[in-house]
Amino acid sequence: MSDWREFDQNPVSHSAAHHLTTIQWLLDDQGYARVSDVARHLGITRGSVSVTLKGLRQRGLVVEDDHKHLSLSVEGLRIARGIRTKRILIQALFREVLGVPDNVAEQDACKIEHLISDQTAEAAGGFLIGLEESSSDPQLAKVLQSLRMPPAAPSTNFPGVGTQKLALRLEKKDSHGEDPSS
Amino acid sequence: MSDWREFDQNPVSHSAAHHLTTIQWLLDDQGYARVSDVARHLGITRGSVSVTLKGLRQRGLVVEDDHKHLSLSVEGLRIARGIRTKRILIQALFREVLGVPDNVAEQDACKIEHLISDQTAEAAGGFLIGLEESSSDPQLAKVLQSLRMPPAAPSTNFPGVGTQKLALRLEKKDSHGEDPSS
DNA sequence: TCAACCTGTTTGGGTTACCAAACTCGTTGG
DNA sequence: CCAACGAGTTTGGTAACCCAAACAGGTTGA
Repeated sequence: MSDWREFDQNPVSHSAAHHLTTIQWLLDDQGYARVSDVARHLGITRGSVSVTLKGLRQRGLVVEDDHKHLSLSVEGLRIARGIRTKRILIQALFREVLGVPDNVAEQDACKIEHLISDQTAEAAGGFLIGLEESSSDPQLAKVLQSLRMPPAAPSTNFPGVGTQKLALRLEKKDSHGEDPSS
Repeated sequence: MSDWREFDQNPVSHSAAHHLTTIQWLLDDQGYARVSDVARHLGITRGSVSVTLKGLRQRGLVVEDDHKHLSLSVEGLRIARGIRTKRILIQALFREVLGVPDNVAEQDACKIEHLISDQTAEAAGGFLIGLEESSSDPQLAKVLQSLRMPPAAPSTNFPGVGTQKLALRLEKKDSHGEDPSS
């Protein structure tokens, strides 16, 4: 089993992920990105952004031109695009497949975007592509619809009875007394 | 859009989540749980566990009996079970539905177990239950199989061409110039 | 011109969560 | 009997984060 502390040994932290994706978003949106813009966008102080970006500059992920305008290095852009793509895929997976309301899917995706492995994200992408390709199949649509969360059940307590039973079944199947410390 | 810092404003932190689930696991496994057991299990020092558990005791999540044996309060147990259930459900979702290898699914599930909303976890549970119930349907099985990640493609770069294209499509559909700061 | 304003940086503080190391305490084997 | 050991705690250090506040520079409008 894997070390549970892999949690915070990711390429970039949650904070760094948002700094990077924000810079890119600002560039796309308004053509430039400065410390103040990033701070406003993230809802934190300029001082915090200044310090964080100093680190990201030293790590070669963020570049600052002679006019204090920020942009991403090739590596920074690669990371930002990866995280952004993961967020979009996870959000779509939760929304399209599980039937979770979009705003909830978005919140969840935002929290986990930088933690999901490439492999799982790619698998989610593949699944969604397949879904899209066979969206014309009424049989599939019907089946999937029946699996999705009923839109009128957002407030049920977690875990519901059926869900809890399923989890217990899965746990037994899966665990032969091993260590869940992962 | 939601505040991106909801990240660390969860009922319990990643660390606390693991302390709680570890205590319960030790109780189930060996009938008791002490600070040293938790420390060994998590791979951190006794001092760290001692300090963390002091906080969890003050928050009323962990109880210590007169023999320094740890257990969870009702609330602590509720939280621990919730997190454990979420991990199992997410792991199963990634494994059964997306076709991700079990160890990868486990790692990912471990990282995000304490971040996923109740609603999404419940939806995952509902989806898996539906899947289980219709597992006898050969048509469904075939369709799902076709959507799953090919087992022989674990090492492709992320994001793959198709995945990236999908993400771009999703992004456009979804965003009408809004703010991805979630 | 120069005060007001915006920008970016630095500094001191607070939180969480880890470590190493020193310390206490109870049990236990020679 | 007591040295040695394991268990638990405390303490000082580190590293990310965040904040507020003070500062330094550049623009700009009156």
